[in-house]
Parts: sequence; structure tokens; C-alpha cells
Amino acid sequence: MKTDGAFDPQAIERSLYREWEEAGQFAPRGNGAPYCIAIPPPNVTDRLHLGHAFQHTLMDALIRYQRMNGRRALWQTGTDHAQIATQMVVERRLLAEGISRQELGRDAFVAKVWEWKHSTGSNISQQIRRLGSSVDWSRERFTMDEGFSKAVIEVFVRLYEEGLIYRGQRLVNWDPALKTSISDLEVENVEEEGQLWHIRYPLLGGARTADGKDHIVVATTRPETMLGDTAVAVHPDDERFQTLVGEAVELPLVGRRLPIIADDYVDPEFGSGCVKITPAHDFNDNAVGARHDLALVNILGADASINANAPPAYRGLDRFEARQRIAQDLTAMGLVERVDPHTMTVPRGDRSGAVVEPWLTDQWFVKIAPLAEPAIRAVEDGDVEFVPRQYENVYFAWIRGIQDWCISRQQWWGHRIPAWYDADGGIHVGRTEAEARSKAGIEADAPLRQDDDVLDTWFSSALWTFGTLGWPERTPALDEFHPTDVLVTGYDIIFFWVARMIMMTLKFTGEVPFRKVYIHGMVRDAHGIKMSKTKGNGLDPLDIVQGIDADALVAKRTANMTQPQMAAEIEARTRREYPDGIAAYGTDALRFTFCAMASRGRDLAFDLKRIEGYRNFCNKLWNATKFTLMHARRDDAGATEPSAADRWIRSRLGLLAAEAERSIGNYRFDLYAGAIYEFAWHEFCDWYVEIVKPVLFDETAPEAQARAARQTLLATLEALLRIAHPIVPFITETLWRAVAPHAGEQGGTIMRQPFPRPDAYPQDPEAEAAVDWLKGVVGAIRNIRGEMRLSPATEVEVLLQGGGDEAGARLVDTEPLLRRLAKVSAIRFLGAAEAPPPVSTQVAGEMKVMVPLAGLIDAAAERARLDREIAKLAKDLARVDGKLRNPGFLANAPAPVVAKQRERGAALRQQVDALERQRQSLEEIRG
RNA sequence: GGGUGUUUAGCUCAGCUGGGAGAGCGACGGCCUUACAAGCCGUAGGUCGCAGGUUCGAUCCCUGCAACACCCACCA
Repeated sequence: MKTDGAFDPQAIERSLYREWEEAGQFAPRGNGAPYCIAIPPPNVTDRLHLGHAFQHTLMDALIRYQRMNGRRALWQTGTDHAQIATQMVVERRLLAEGISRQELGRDAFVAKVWEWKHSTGSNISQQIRRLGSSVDWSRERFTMDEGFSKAVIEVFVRLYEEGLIYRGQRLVNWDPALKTSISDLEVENVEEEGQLWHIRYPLLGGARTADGKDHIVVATTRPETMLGDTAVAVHPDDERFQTLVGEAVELPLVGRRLPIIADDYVDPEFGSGCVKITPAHDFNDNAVGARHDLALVNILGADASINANAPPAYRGLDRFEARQRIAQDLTAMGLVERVDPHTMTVPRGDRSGAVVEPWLTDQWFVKIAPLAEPAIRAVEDGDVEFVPRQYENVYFAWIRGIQDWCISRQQWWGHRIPAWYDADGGIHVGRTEAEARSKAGIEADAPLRQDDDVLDTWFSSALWTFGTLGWPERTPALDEFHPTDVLVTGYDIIFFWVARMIMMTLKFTGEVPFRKVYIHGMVRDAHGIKMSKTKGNGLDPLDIVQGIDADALVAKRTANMTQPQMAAEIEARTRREYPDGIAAYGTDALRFTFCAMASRGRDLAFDLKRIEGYRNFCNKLWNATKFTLMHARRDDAGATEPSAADRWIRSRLGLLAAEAERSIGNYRFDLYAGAIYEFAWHEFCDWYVEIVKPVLFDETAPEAQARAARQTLLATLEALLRIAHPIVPFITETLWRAVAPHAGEQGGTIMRQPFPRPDAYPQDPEAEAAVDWLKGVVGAIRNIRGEMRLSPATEVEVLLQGGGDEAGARLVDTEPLLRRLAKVSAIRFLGAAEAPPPVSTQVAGEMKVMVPLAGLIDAAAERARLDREIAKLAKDLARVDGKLRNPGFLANAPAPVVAKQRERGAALRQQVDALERQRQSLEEIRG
């Protein structure tokens, strides 16, 4: 390490990572107990965002901690083929070159995707490296690599053989933009303003409504679907329509005869109380249709245009165009009673944004209830635990009402469904076409056609924990590392991924995929707003690590915009918020920030002010190390005479180690980071280093004392670096290599050093009391100085009074320290009865700390200061006294609590008395 | 419609089994004190969302309400 200048992350991070990776430091080693985390595989299309950086920081901290504890730690890494997302990206790129997927053809298109994957797929891996993530690259997997695909096919075939996968014609969510089915989870329900049309359907056969009308009125938000109506429904108990049940209406525009049926599904309070039933285009209507044996009339094509089952006038029209046309035609015919504005939830595809249609198609489904049941039990029984706990309720609520899962997608990129059709439409499922043939006894020359569809990407991700470890082979890695220890992921994919992993893994391995699920929040911008391209408030983690100037940042945020009109506003805001761009804070500072902000699964507002503070913290570590090394000596053997401060900092180090261990165990990364920050800055640097300076700089100090200080400095820093390493790996490695040889540690890497154990640093109450006393006195003097605006250059004289028996001895021990820490020229005790000269007073514990005023300050200011101080203390005292006068408190509160209040009351009273006497004497003097 | 979470200093958030309201950043005042101005010393600032209740005692437990956020759901 270079010992001049400030901490410069750029100078250390890249080369260290390369060195670790080349030395194979990330692979599991030794013979400790295994520990495993499976990475949530990023999509190959992804660029690293702050969410990844956050998640990886937490996982890396866990892995590094366990590795230091001697566990055989494996962080299994890899990427996901991200079926739809990837296909869309590549399609869009090809379209930009004027090539459509259709003209390319399936095989050529898939080849293009692979090509693209190979050329850019490692971007994300490089970015992960930049974060310091200690994943085992030698085991990197891809969900479409050969071995993993084998697992996918195996699972499909076995589920099919068990009857848990079936093919069926059902209403599914159809994305007309992508022309594929999608699962329930991939549909986002968005609230939008629409209209509710009240349409008259003429009654047939001379029937009349109760109030004599010759038509009934149905209410709908989607008039175009009337072309597929096959009934009209009312509630069975609705008296208005009792006589009409069993009668019929004529469907306007189409002329079809629709029966009027009675069904509980209808809400008599809503709309007109009459519902048109369209079994082919609405999930509810479909259920009603099934109950009443209604025909299904499908009026939409794959692109959601009106098809040939509709009257010629509307064929070929887009559904929204058809809606307008039909509304016009009905109005012209006098069949529209009225149109109301109406707020409704519109289903949209999460990838395309298109309005999704319930559409009747042949699809593959997983019969999920039998898989869900053990997955529910696993969480109920605590075999899988969610952290924080409340996410278990989210999980239960979803999985207990789970519906069959549509797993087929009408797309090209992905795992192709291992099913083949013979000339008669018979279905044959097998691991290979040959297996499918041989199982069914089909001749080699008989034509078989493989199903065109691919699997939902989450079908394969569900197998991630065991598929990456070699399943269906029974590999040593699978034996050793499965189940994994913890899954670290966001709440947004509990259903998509976490639940499905639990189901599939239990089914195929008989084990849970992980014992714990740590759910973290989402990273938002400094104001708590979700980051998005369109808002232009996104931050790239690499820009924070490496820095970026304002122009480049603006360019980045305004490039390839879907709403170019926003560009000017985004530019203005960006330049206002980042007039100088973003400084290169380095990976360690970013990681420390994430840990410090990771509390209890809450979303976090990412503010660069925070990272600046933690970059400064890294610099503090850097400088503390510089200081420590300045004083380090080779072969510093010999007698030592540790001071109270030496013993104190060791005692505090023990508390830090205990706090670190407890916090990591509870996944409280914020408390862990906070404890390190507090110890390193406010105990080690602010106090210990300052206390130790006199003995280190004093040539005449006893060698045994100086040596004790030098060694404690080194040993404490060395242990601190180990405790901090899981969060800030680069700087700690760099500093540790410089420090360790002096602390008797030889060579190697901090990655493989043991994490400090609390019991190696026992508590030392006596040393703690001594240093507390010192801190109290120094604090009192500094306070007087600050309040009285004394220049730090002027030395002051200090008088002490009271404070009990040990005070005298403590003064003897610490006088040189006091002189230095508080710039004191002389310090002495006053007898109990001795009246002080005019002074400024503070109370430290039971002792008065006084600085004579003469010529330094004015008495009026001191009186004002004392009044404030007295008021503050008196307020506390009044509250304590109130408690102590309360018989209920004395009778009911536990004895230790009462004793504590008494003690506190006495101390406060003493302090108030002392200050009041002081106030009085100042009054007499009059300044 | 159901559910969950949040509401604490100007901002972002801690506050673990009820018993003296904290941190970081920001603000204000003073300092280039030989590890560090990315620093040091000090100060100010809070009816702990509102209203009840339980308790000797409530930021913490219970009930209700409000605001915000998110999740789920088939009201055409």
C-alpha cells in the first residue's frame, strides 16, 4: 500500500479482484461445513442495475463471512435465458436492421439469439466482477446450457408421466402483441378510465319486462365482445327479471337468439342487473357458460382482430376499432340507452404493455395443487423461513389459492416442449424424439412433428438450486450443497420464483431449495421514487463506482427514449442534481452504503449523500492505517505494560465482534455496518488513537507502555479490518496486507482469515469505567470551550471538584492525556470546601469540571449557558421525581428499574445543585 | 373489495423482550491541532401521524381513524 495521499478506490479494486479470481479464492475450500447461496440468475439481456448491486452486496457479505468462518462456502452463479425478454430484445435489434423474425425462420432466429448471447452475455458477468462478488465462476451456469436443459426436460417428462402436466383447450391470458399466452402472474391489472355502455337487447316472443318494456338492458365495458355473446344472465332472486328467465333476446347486429339464464354470479346492484355472457372472451363468463352448457363463440384472432365468426361488417377490424364501430351502429339503431364514465382495471401484459385478451387456445398446464400442498407445509413447519417473517403471509395467501400454471409460450427462444404429434394428432412426450417413438412404438419413418412452443422461463428457473448442482445426476456438489442455506431476493418475485422453486424442488429432490429466504426491498431514487428510464432518474452502479461527468450522464439518461419530449426536463433535472456529474466513489463505498441501508426488507431511497459519507469512512480507515503503520516497528518484541486505554479498546472490540456476529446472524446488515462505523470512527479513531498519541510521540515514555500501545493499535486495526471485510472487501484486503505482517499474521489473503471471535476479547469493566471517566472530563472541558468560543489555540486551566475516591487516582493516571486532548495548561483538584474563583462549569458524572473565566469570557454568557443547562437537567429531574413520588410505580415496577430511577434522580439533583451554586456565585460577582 | 407495510429531527432512516428519544447527511458556531479539511471540536433541532384504551408507566401492546406505498381479487 502506498502511504501517501487519500484513499483511491480505482487504484486497488480491479487488480485485486483479478488476483483473487486467478488464485481460485472463490471456490469452496477446506473441510468445514458446507454453506451455499444460489444467485438469483440475472437475465442475459440485463445490464447491471442498483438492484443487482444491492442484492449482490448482501449475498457477498454473507458468503465472505461464512468463508472466513471456515465454512466451505459456495456462491453458485449463472444467468437466465429470460425467454420473452430476450426474444424481444433480439427481435427489436433485428427489426432495426430491417429483418423480421418471420422471414428469418425459427432456426436462424434462434441461432441469432445465441450469437447475441455469446457476444453480450458476459457483460453482466464483468459487471458482477466489478462489484467484488466472490461467486465461483468455475461453476457458472446458464439455464439453456446442455446440462440444465436436461434437467428441464427431465422435469417436464416426469410431471407429464405423473399426470401433473396436461395439454388442454382453455381460456388463457393472450398477449396479442407478442402473440403468445402468458401466465396469470405476467398480467398486470392497471386501473384506467373507460366507459360503461348500457345496451338494449330486444326481447323475443312478445315477452315484456316487469315494467312493460320490450327489451332488457345489459351493461358492458367492452361492447365489441357482444359479437360472441351466447346468453344474457340475471340473478336468480332478482324480482325484476323473474318472469324473464327462460325467455330469450335477440343479439343486435348478429341476430343470434340468446337465452336468458339465472346465475348467482350476477350482482343485481351493478349496472342494469343484466349481464351479457361471452364465454369465449371472459373468464367469469366462461365459468357461467360451463354451468349452463353455453356455446363458445370465439370472435378474435391471434392479433385480437375480429375474425370470421363475426358478421362481415366487422371482420378484420382491430378490437378497439370494432368497439367504436359497434358503439356507433348501436347508437344509430337506438339501442344505446346511455354511456357512463367508468373506472376499471385493464389487464396488460407485463412485457408488451398490450391489453391482454382471455382467448381460447390449446396450451400446456401444470396441475399445481398437488405440488403446492407440500410447499405450504414446508413453510408452515419452518423448513423454509422467510426473513422478514411477514412475507410468509404473502406467500401463503397466493399459494393457497393457486391456479393451474400455463407453461407454454408461442415463441421460439427457450426450452422447446418435448412433445411430438403423430399424423392423427396423438401426443407423445419423451426426453428425446427417439424416446417418444419407442415408448409409443412408432416406426422411425412415421412422421412426428415436435410441438412448436417453448416453456415459460420460470419453469426452468424453478429448478435453479438443484439444476445448477448437477441434477438429474446425483453429483457430489448436489449431495454437499443442497439444500442451499439462504436465498436472497426481492419481494417482487416471491410468486414467480420463490414459491415455484419450493414446489419444484420438494417434488424432485425431496428437499427444500433453501432454509431461509431473505427478502430485501427495492432500490429507489433519493426521493423514494422508483427508478425508470422514462423518468430519467436511474443510476448505473458502475457510474457510482467509476464516476461519470455531467454531460455523459445526461446523454445516457436521454438516449433511446420512448418519450423524447421528456428529454429537456430530464436534462434540466439531472444537471441540477448532478452539476458536476458523479464522483468515483468506488465499490467499497457503494457496498457499505447498501449494507447500512438494508433494514428489514424495506425499500431504500438511494442518496448519493449517503455514499459520500461512507466513501469518507473508507478514507478514514485508510488514514487510520497510515497512522498505525507510521508507528509500527519490525520485531517489536519485549515487555508490555498495557494502559487502561489499551484494555478499553480491546474490550470494545469484543463488543463489536459480538454485535457483528449477532447482526449477520439476523440478516441485519444495517446494524452490522453501523457497528463497524461507530467503532472504527468514534471509538478507535476519535478516542483510542488520540489517547495513544502522547505515549507514542513521547521519546521519554516507558518502552513497555509505548510497545503496548503500538501492538494494541496494530492488533485492533487488524481485527477491525477482518470484521469489516465482508462489506468492504477491497480496501480491507489492501490495508490488511500492509498491517498483518506487523500484527504477526503471515501472508495470504484476508479472505481466508478467521472472522474475529468475541470471546477472544473479554469485557474489561474497569478499563471501560476509566476511559468513560476520561471521556466525561474531556467532553466537559470541550463543551466549555465550544460554548465560550475559546480558540483551540488558547490553553486553559482546569479545576476539578468532587467525584468520589477514584477521581484523584484517575487524574494522576490521565493528566498528560487531559492536557493534550483538551488543551489544558494545568489541572488540579479543589478541596470539597474550597470556593472556586469565577469559572465556567460543567458536570461530568459526580464531578464538577471548571475553567476559570478571568479575562477569557464574560460572565453574562456563562450565566445564560448555565441557565440553559439547568433547565435541561431540571426537566429530566422533574420527570424522574414524578415517577418516584408515584406509589403505583414504586409498588409495581421491578426493583432494578426503581433503583435505577433513584440513582438517576440523585445524580441529576447533584448536578443541578452544583450548577445552581455556580450560577449563584456568578450572580454575586456580576460580570 | 381483501390484505400487508409505512408514518420518529429539515432529508434518509435506526430504535431488538413497554421504564432516560438516536445516527448519518444537512444547518449553525469555532478550528489547516504533524493519520485524515473526504478532517477535528462544539451547538441547535422532535406533542415519535391523529383519537381512544390497557398499564404505575406507551414511540413500543390493543382498538378506531387518516395519509402514503405496495400486493392480491372475476364485479360486467
